Amino acid sequence: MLRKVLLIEDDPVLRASIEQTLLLEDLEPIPTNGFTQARRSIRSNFRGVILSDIQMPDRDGFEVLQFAKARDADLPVILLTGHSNVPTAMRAVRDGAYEYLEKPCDPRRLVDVLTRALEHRTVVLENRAMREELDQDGQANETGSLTERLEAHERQIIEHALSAENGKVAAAANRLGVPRNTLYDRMTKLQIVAKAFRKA
Amino acid sequence: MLRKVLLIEDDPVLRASIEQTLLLEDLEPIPTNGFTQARRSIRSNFRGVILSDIQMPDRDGFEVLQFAKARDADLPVILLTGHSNVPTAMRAVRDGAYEYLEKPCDPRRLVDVLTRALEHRTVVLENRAMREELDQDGQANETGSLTERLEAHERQIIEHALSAENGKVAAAANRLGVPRNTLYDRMTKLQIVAKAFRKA
DNA sequence: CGCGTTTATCCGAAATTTCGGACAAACTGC
DNA sequence: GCAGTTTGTCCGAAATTTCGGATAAACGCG
Repeated sequence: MLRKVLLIEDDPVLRASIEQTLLLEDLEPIPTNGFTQARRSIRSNFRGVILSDIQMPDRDGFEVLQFAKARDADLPVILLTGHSNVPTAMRAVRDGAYEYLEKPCDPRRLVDVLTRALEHRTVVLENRAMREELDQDGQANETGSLTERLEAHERQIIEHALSAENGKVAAAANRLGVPRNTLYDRMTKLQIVAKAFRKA
Repeated sequence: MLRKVLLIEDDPVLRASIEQTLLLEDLEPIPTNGFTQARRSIRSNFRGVILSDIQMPDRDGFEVLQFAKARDADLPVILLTGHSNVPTAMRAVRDGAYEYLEKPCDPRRLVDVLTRALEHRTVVLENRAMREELDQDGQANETGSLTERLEAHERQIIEHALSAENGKVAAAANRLGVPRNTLYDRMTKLQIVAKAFRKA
């Protein structure tokens, strides 16, 4: 489960307060004072969620939201506002905010929302990783001649064994249940170099 | 994206009202009048989320919540209550409710919450499906000797080609870019019978 | 039925792969 | 630094695979 919360809040006092709340709940806040400071962390593979104030000196929370959604539509952004305001809340929802909270808000409520957002972010990222893995296998599985496909698969297996054994050919051969010389023969044919699989 | 919402509400008027709200938002409500009626739909592979009233004659919303969480911890349950009540809300959160809403609630708010819950449910189920698929490949991919694994893969490829060509060996051989006789040789060695891949 | 096509097998020669043995070079650890 | 291990390469014989050709049986269809 992910734990990072990119916290964007210009008021140092409130920022420290929220940070404390999150730390107590075993989350990992990344405190920033505004859009500029937070910007570099907002990426499509950010392993966490965003918690941003709306009213801020440089850029407001909606710009954060817009920026984040452009980088990754599935990156949850939770917005905080000082005074409740119905049209503002509506705009937040319309723009894709994950949740909209009024300050001061119940810490339990805040943590609850953040937890759900983190959970969601976790499965979305897992999802992407798995999809990529599946796509790889799937694609490689349909094209080319029989021998080409088998060679590709053989290469995969051998390379996997090699990296699992830190590039030791004899150990990999043992793991794969073939004589060492045979593995060398196959590696020569497939143009695999053992050195490329050493960690150190 | 999933759209089903298992609606549990004993008051017929309110039930119909919520149903209308959901229909207007292109969701698929499944209206029920209580735990008993809803029970059979609550399964670990339910392709939707649950929206339940708390106060009800037979079993209350917390029993629904408990039952649902037992069947599937990742099945979102949204609870509705008539009169706001802090300890009740706390209990809902503690028991793993996805969200806690007070009646009467803003339809937009309701739809917003349901949409997020459905989104979450969607990725969780996708996740499971992919995990299963990966596990299958993964398991078969890690065990046995090199030659065994290659033979297994070769068998997969040949069988796939055969069924794609309705068990015609010559056509399959052509598709796989190998001479017909070679494919027969391989099939003999792998003990594959072409007849088994004819549709008719 | 009769004819063309496809399947399933067998043969055998050429090509490839397997794998034990051998050996110098590189690496390891004490 | 040096003894023991491991690597990377070469050899060569045995085993296996490839693949064209041939053929009988089975199939498909007008």
